[in-house]
Amino acid sequence: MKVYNTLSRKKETFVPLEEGKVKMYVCGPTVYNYIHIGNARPMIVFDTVRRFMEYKGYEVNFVSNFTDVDDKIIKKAVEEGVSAQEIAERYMRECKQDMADMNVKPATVHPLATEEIDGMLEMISILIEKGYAYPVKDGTVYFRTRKFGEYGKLSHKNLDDLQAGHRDIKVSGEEKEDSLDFVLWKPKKEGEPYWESPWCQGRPGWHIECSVMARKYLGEEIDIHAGGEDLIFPHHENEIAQSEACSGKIFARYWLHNGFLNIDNKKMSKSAGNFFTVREIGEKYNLQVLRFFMLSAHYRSPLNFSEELMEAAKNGLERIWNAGMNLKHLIKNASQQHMTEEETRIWNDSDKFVLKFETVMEDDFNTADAITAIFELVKYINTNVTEKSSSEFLEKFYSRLNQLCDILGIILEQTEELLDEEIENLIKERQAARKEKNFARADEIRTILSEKGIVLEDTREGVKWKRV
RNA sequence: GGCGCAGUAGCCAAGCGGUAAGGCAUGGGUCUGCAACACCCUGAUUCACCGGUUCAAAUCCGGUCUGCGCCUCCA
Repeated sequence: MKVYNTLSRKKETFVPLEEGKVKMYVCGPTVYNYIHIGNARPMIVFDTVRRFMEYKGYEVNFVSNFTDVDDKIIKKAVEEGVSAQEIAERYMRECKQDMADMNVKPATVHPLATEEIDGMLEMISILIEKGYAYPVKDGTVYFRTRKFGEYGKLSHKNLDDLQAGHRDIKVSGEEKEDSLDFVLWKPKKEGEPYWESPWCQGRPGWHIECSVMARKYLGEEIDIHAGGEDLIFPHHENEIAQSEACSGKIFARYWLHNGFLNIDNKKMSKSAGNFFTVREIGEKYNLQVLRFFMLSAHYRSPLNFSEELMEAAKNGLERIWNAGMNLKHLIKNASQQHMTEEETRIWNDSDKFVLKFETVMEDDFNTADAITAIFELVKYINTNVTEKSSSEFLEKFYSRLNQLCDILGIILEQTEELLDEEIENLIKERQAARKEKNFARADEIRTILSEKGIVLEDTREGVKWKRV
């Protein structure tokens, strides 16, 4: 398996630290509002990476945090006149709901920054002992960036260039030894949540959280660390500095970063205000469509979001769903049980689609090509399956399609919602009307059902219906 | 200014040295009472532009243009 590593800027063969196991950390959101669809991209993309690795037989320990203490959370709490904790808990709950709706699996562990303060205090103390950090008069603790010789290895930045860039920026906290030093611990302001520490009552800086949580739940050395590309600098660079200064070991072997989701070809962000929340999109579309849309491009490419693109994604997804529904329908009515020789030949021939799927996914998770393999399987199924097919043949194809979709987190299995008795009766009445060639009434009923979100399809094998 | 990424049919998007996948949309057909679904046919002599390397380039090298990102909280 090959993965593109931001550290080397090359695709590398993936070799886990421990055979058969993957230790993976993905930076999670700061919970001060509903997540937007930009936040959703790493969730969907790295959930897919995880699913594929599990499919390949790896045991994946997947850790993703929630940052539940932060300036923005506090600001929101002040605005609403409630506690920061209440804000964080609320949006964490909503975020988990959105993740479930996008079929993103819960992480093995979802640590919260506020529950890991002890570990942060410990790591900061070690860094101070080792000379990598220092407290100043007001109790702020800074990381001594220049002391960590490899600083810049992830973002490929030159310290002196960074320094030059900083000159124009008026930095507060002037007690820093060097403008590149970043905060590990900062003093509380009036009314803010705080924790006791040897330096002052205060709270942790953002970067230390992830270093501590990754170490606690995965160990000092992990396989994969992932997140949005904007986290490369300074967040991930700082994590590396903290973790490696502390442990003396390589923190993460592979660094994966997803490209941005844009709107009108511009970066979407909460601070810029040009964003859609996952919740908003969910009101208009099944979030499976969002997931499918995001996987239709390579994860490292920028992806532009628009209504037309969502419509196209919806149409494409429906093609896959239709193939699944058709198989289900045929299975119900199949008369033959076992595969014929010809069917066996056709079945064996379809191995090539699975092979293609695996091959492209093993090459840095090319989900766009993986979707192509699924489309090819769909066409193959549609052209080789008939009402005469055996149930064994149909079921094998169904489970094969289902398996590939599942790796991408696409749900093929439609939940069989029971029709209201009223609707069932309408379908029966329409069938009777059609028999009598009373098409006006038949169409009228179809319209009524359509308004209730039920779409009918008349096939040779009977009436199929689906909710839209 | 420093560091990067990208420019492939109407749209989306793979391919990254061996002669342009796939999807959406469009048009024509088969099926159907009509629809819908599905299937068949319909698409780039060409991959932003200009040079170069090579038997061979969308793919490598150099340059130009255009768009975008990071360098500051941000997925």
